[in-house]
Amino acid sequence: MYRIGEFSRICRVPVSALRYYSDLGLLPPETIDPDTGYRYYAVMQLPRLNRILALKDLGLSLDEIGATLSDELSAAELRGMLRLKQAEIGQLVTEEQARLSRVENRLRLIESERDMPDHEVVLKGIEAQRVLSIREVLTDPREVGVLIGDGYGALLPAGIIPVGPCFSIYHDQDFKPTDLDVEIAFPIADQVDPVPVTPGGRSFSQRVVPGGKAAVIIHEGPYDAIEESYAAIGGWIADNGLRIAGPVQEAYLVAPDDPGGPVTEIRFPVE
Amino acid sequence: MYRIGEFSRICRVPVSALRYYSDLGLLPPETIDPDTGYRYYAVMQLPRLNRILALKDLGLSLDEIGATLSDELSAAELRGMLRLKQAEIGQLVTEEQARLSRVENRLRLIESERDMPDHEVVLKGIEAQRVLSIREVLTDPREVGVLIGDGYGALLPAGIIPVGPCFSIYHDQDFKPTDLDVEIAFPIADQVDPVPVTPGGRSFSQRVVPGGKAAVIIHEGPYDAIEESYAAIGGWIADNGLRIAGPVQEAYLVAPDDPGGPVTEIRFPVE
DNA sequence: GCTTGACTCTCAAGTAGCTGGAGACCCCAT
DNA sequence: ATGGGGTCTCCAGCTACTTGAGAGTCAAGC
Repeated sequence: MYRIGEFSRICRVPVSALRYYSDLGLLPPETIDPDTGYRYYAVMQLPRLNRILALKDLGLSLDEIGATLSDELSAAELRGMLRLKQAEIGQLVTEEQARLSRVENRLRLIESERDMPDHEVVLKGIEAQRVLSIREVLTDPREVGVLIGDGYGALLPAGIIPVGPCFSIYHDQDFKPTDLDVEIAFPIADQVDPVPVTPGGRSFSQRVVPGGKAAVIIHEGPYDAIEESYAAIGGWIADNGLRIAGPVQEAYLVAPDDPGGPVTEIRFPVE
Repeated sequence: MYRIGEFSRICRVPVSALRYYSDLGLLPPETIDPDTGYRYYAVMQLPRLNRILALKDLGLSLDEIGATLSDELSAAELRGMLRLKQAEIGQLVTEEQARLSRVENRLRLIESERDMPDHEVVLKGIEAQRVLSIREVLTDPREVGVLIGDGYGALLPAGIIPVGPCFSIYHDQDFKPTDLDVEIAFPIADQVDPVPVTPGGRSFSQRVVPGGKAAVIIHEGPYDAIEESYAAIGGWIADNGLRIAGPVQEAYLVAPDDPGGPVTEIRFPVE
């Protein structure tokens, strides 16, 4: 019978951890002196402790280990949990590898430019959004503003209030300065029936823009400088080994007639 | 100016997190209504928020991010921190990959044996230990017991009390049933001078057994069944892609004359 | 029997980055 | 005035422990 300190030296587990396991009932000491409260451990508790450590190493929580050890958990359930852990760890590994390459890219950036970039690219999860949208092929990108105005001109009088800033979706596979296939989308909360028609005579279609992961960047200022932000986000996506998984979106967070100038969020769905 | 809920929808960061950042001073709202306490955010705070998210993604803590954003941290310091993170994440990745393969091995084990192994192999960190030891080539492994008795017979009368269970180190490269080069080591707290001589006429040498990582298993019961434990630990080491990095140790946790039989810990230094 | 030093006990708080809930207050539309 | 949804503050909880305070225990030496 060993006191906790000796036992700790034998099993190389900190005293505090042994006390913690004892309190949780995971590894109760062989005896506890009822007068002094001293915990006494026997060498034969090492196999149980090692089982705890091994299961912990496999990624089980102490709760799960407790259930396993007290046979509340069948071998089949354990197997299922391990499968789950396997998937989790696999995902963790790929995520951490991606993070590692982001750190490496950032280090390269710092060393080459010795400065932080103006605006950051970040990866975000985007939920699917129900929208009312107008899709049209435009000869000039500046017509987007007209479309937006036309859209709001139909929705607001009809009592339909978008639940977020409107955004455009550029359906062309590659960038074109003319004849762009663009969709202007207004997020709405619930299905609308019937769909309105704009003052300009355009009709809305109603659909759900799918969610997923997207690389986003905030572009501040006039649209004629937007290519810089596109270059930044495009470089970031390439550097981080991601693949563009859908048409770009531009969300118009602040309108161009605002005194501070427009603010736009560029979103590239990626995977 | 947006209230916290709208801003949360725009930046896709939970309200609770925004409030947390606000409390930490990382991203104070543009204004706070002094009467109601309502937080009001401006779109132009998105770049700062995105910088926070980007740095967080690189593995910096919120404290470090705060220092970076308020320019208490130079670019050089930031670079140093990122280098550190790079190393940390790299190590994390290799560790998680190792853990993943341990989970996979365990799954294979469960599927083949449909049962838990009797005793677990675990990986532990071992500190270096100062020992007094006797090294000898034995014709029969059973002489180990004699050596141990001889060792204690010298130490205890000399007032030297080992600070842990004694253990043997098998210096032979490969297993031999005879002519084993074995060292019996008694852990001690402080340097001893002069080194004693055993009743059997053997002399101790004093040295430090190096620490490091080791795969360990508890073997319970008589020594003639110890090959099973060796097989288990050997298989585990091979399965987990580790390499044996030093001579095996056997720690005698409970002596063979104990009514419950002996308990031995087998330790393979690995890397 | 006393002292000393090492050890042990319990209980509470701290860690990181939030999340969730309770109870109160606010805003806006009817 | 009312109702429903949003917001506020504060507090607890999450994981697996670690650290520390303050008090009690053990064994050896005098």
